Amino acid sequence: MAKVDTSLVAHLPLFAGVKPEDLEEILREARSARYPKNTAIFEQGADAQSFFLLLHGHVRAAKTTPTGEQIVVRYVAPGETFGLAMAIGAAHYPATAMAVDDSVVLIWPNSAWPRLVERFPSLTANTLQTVGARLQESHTRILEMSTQQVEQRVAHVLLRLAKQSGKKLDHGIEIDFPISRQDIAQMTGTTLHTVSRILSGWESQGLVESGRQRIILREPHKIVVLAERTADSGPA
Amino acid sequence: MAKVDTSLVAHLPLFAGVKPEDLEEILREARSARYPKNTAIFEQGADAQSFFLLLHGHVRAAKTTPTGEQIVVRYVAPGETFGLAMAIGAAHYPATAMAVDDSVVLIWPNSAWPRLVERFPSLTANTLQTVGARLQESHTRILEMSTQQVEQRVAHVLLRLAKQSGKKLDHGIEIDFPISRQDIAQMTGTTLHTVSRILSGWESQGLVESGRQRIILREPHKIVVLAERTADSGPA
DNA sequence: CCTGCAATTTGCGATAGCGCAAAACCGGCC
DNA sequence: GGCCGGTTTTGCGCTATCGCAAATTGCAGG
Repeated sequence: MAKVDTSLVAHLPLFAGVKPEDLEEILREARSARYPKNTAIFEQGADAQSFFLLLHGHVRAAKTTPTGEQIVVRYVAPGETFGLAMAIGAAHYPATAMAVDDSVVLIWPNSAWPRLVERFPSLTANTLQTVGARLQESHTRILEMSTQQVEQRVAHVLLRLAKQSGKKLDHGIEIDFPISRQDIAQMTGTTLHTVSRILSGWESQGLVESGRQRIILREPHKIVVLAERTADSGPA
Repeated sequence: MAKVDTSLVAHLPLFAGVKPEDLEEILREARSARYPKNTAIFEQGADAQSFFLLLHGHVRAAKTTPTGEQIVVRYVAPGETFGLAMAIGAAHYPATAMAVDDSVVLIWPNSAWPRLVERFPSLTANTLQTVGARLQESHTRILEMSTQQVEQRVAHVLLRLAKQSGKKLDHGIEIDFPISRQDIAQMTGTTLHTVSRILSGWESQGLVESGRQRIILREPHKIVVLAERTADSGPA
């Protein structure tokens, strides 16, 4: 197993308040693994046996209904944890995690969690903070779905993705992993058709440039305006 | 200040793993307060100075947009905590908490939290579990908003409220606190008009009986069927 | 008992967005 | 270099749901 340099992860929120020498002990309990693009890391409903920290790449967490519809819960960026079923007291993974790019993750067996939190209580506290932050994001998303129209929601999602995983270009910001119209639809509660129409419209106005699983925000500022525009406050 | 009997709260999830003699110490740091119906406990955006445990009554947590629209984040039932901004690392309350019935709460100053969690690590762990559970509920709600029509969503919400705070009647289940059509609309992402139409329809079929801020599920089982019905699987 | 207000009901257009279908497109793989 | 499959685009009718307006109801307080 490849050894992970503590300096690469020491600054992560998860390890805030953990002494460097202790960090090594924590990492010793983990193994690392590589998941090629488009492979599943775990499936919704499966026994939760491990929890994960993403080192490189991008992971999509998605939830499926009994009838097969999906929503994207979130995209995991490097440095973030996922699959924390154990910590929050769930026996099964509530979503499916899929690498959308070649990805490298650290994997701890759930059995290590009780021992780790006993020795390093700040792990629980840090996890509580990140789960709390995710809860707030969820509430924001619900608020948006309840009060905004599709175009605004798409604008918000793209801006959020750009902030989280945007690559700065000479002129604009590119979302740094493959993402389809369908994915965006599943993040905004609409259909890929509607997303496609919206992006086409924006493209013809020069706001974005996009192609197959690829989106560049060319005029982020104008998209912010769109995102904040109220339903009725449109142009003359 | 009234003294709170430890036996009343010892069984709550928050205190799982806390020894009865320690519980007394925890409770000593809290004060209790009574909020009459329709009074605010804290306001969205205010400095988070305390966290709360509901003893009696019911509390509505709601989030407001800059433009004034609201959504109901959740209804707090007795025994549940709320206003945990501090624990999840927020400086301000992300929502407004309002007593919808005469309510009694325990209040801890945020300043007590660090000391308490240090002495009783299971408090953090327990809180992480409940926050995690709420996160999952949020995701379920997002999934429903994305994939179901309004009628199904209303059905799900009523069933959830009935399970959480339902009073069993001879024939049916009554939701045990005042709740308006508007409130239900704000939980399902629709308008009070649409909720009213749906409930009227159900009432004429004998599924529910309802009035001013009052709802009784007369045929819970049939409502379950409605909740699970797919958009296209309607009657002939 | 009466009055006033908030909650609820209901009717009636208007429409955002869906759903279906078909075509065009793009990239990777052989 | 050409083929194949997944992705994207776009047209078109449809409808669930909204938004507005007006009538109605029921509770609470005086």
